[in-house]
Amino acid sequence: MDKEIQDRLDWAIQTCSERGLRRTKAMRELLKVLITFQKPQTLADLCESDGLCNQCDRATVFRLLGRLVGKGVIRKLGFQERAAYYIFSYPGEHNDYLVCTDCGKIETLSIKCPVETLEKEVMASSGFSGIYHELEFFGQCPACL
Amino acid sequence: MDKEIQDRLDWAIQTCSERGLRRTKAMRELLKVLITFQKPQTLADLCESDGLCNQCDRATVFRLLGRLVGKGVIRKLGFQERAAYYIFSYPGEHNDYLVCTDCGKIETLSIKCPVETLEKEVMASSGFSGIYHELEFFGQCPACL
DNA sequence: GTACCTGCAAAACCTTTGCAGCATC
DNA sequence: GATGCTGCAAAGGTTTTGCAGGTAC
Repeated sequence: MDKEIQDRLDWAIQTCSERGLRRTKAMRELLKVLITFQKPQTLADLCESDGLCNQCDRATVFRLLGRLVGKGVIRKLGFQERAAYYIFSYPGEHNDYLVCTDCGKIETLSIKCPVETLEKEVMASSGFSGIYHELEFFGQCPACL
Repeated sequence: MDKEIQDRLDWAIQTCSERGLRRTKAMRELLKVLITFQKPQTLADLCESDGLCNQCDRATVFRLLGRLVGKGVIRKLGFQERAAYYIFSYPGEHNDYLVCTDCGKIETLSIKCPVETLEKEVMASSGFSGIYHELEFFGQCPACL
């Protein structure tokens, strides 16, 4: 195994252990898969990966993911609710959002978004077309502290 | 009704009509709700709002949302798959992503993210704590053009 | 030995589709 | 009048939970 991956795996397992989780087979396998694929993965992706395929139950992986998020070793991307979010889109208008990771409340930010120039660079270098971006800030709102 | 909201509603309905959609009651009500709440809304939020409550079937709103997204009048936020995405989180490391809106493929970007300073400002002005951010670029990948 | 974790199974949710009837153009 | 929309109902997927047994500490 790649040395960097091994180092990260060691760190992750050590951290989880220190924070009260048990060193189980499922934990080692799941972390290894997550560290190896440096891309966002769905529960289904993870369960069907070579590392976990037929090794761990989906419910186990699901609960383990929740625990790992709680210990700060992995991160769950996007809005908290598993529902799709829609917003009115007026030409030339762009908004960024501030979302509470506890209660899910969403605020619209009125800031000057510094990503516009970056957007052009990404479009040029990636070959993607029709590019737009989304920027969200997450944290605990005052009411949830 | 607020003049700005009325203007936007007129623009949206006009645009939808020009692009081939029919002016239905559901369309007017849904757009009005979306324009009034300037925040991301879930299908459930929309169906339960005062404007739509018991007025339109959930399936109707769902299909209408899809049509409006197709006409560019509203936007669906986040990853395309309705599943949760997880990623390994190494201290001090941050990644941004480039996502294809057609096939859903996700690439990890290695760019200098210009949002760090903004993050501090948002933290200071909002009262939120433990703030982090996510930045995603969306577009059509070369294979989907 | 105790407390936590895992598997299997089932429930809970949200999204998505089929179909017949109705409204818009 | 033709085509697109709507409602009702049911299907598809993903996420969540209950419980009994197994495992890490």
